[in-house]
Amino acid sequence: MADWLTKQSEDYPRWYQEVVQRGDLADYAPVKGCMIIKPYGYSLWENMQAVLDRMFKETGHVNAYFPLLIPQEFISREAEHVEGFSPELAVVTHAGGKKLEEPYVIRPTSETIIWDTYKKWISSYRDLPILVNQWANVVRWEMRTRLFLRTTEFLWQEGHTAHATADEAQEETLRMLEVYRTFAEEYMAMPVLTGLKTEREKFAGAVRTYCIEALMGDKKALQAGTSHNLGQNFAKAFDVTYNTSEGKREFVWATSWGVSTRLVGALVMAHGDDAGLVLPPRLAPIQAVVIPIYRGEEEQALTCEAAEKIATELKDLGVRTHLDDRDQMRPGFKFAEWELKGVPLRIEVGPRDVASEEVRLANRVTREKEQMKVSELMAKAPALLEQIQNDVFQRALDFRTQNTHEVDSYDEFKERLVEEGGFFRCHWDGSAETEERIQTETKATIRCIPLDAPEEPGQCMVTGKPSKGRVIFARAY
RNA sequence: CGGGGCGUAGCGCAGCCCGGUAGCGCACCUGCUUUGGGAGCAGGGGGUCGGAGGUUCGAAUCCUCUCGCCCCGACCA
Repeated sequence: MADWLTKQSEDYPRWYQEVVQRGDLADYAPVKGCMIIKPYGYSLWENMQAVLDRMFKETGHVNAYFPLLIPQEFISREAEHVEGFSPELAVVTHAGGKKLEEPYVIRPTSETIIWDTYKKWISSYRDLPILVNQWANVVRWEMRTRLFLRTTEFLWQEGHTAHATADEAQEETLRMLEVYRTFAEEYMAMPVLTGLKTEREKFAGAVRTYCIEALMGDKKALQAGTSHNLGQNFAKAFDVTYNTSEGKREFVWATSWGVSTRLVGALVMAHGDDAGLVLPPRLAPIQAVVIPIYRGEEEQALTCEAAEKIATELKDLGVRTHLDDRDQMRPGFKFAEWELKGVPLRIEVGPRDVASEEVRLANRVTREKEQMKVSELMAKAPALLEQIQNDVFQRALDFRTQNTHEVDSYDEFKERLVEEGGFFRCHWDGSAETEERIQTETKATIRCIPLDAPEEPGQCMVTGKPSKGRVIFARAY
């Protein structure tokens, strides 16, 4: 295929880096671990935001905005929370030319400032539930960073809800997990496992953390979103109570849930191939690109006019269409460039096509070309994009199925983890010691305890102790 | 914080060992020819060689100090 792009099989991390940069998604910034999200990459994020925002609102949430700077003391209110986040805080110690009496931290997440606020908003059961989401940037000082997957500053949404009962909070936690699953599968065309995190992997300050977990093209796992049942941990830390209808005083129950610009990286690695990005039509900034092909000014005028007409008609059908009539580049260059950028459909319009009222249609996913009448294109285009959306999902699902292994012996696990990679469904005795041992020995972690897994008594592959069901192991990002 | 590597044109690199006043490819600009899978030729512009100090008649090159980045490991959406 393309020798101007590193092949996935040669060096997957390098392929990823090249695709992200040359595909105009993002670039490195002057500050370590930070990135510049370029217009094409940001447009992709905006499309994700638009869908998610709609889904949040359909489930009763409203948007608000809380501040970037948080009094340092807030972070230390909740024991697990402070322990989890302290190592990665950026702290503001000076401002206005003076040393601050009380330092501020740049939010790594907003639970603390939000629960400090909710204390003021909640006094009665009539004030509940509170269903707030915010779109924001956060900063976490990570040791190692990768574009989109782990950056020092990243963009995300964080939902923060307050409820009168434990059951309501649990319902909300699972409701939002389901929103994420739906979004990942129906819009990103990325199959995900839903499950519960182990104690070791859960959010610092949560009672339970649920996640959606996806498999990337290099057979490593990626946590793509999390939904936390926070119990009463933050209510107790910030003393948030309400009066029940019976006049009793109770602590409030909480959830939080988030997805970030990491999803852009997930999209790249879930679908990309050796020619570059493959974007699912529902999220692609450009769904179809029209390229006129000509020699000489006469043909240029002819084909550009036809191409523009086709582009306009497609736009009228609701297809996000771009006309690439740049005269400096030859068609071959443009083909490769739009393939690199993952545009699902390419429509070539040459003199022969204009004469016969046809186009040549190239499919980014199947990489097939088809000659058809312009009228046929118009009749088919929206359905074809949906077809591509399905094809992308099916391809990713097949890939995951092929790379999910059920293994009962630890020796086999260790061998196949290295040889094959992917998800491993194995029995585990439920102890943190065994979990840690496996991680130390194999670099694999428990990605989740799947929600839909059948009851299946068995024996832990390491200790032989009894296990209630299989959990998912993988090497992860 | 340990181990490895690198800072020379927008990007990728050579030059450094053996000091003599900076070069190659891509990109960029101009012109002509090209245009159905990353075009060709000709001409052109662009660099205080990461920074500071030192040695020397002379430093990208040698010496000292310093800053930054990348990769591999210990933390993580």
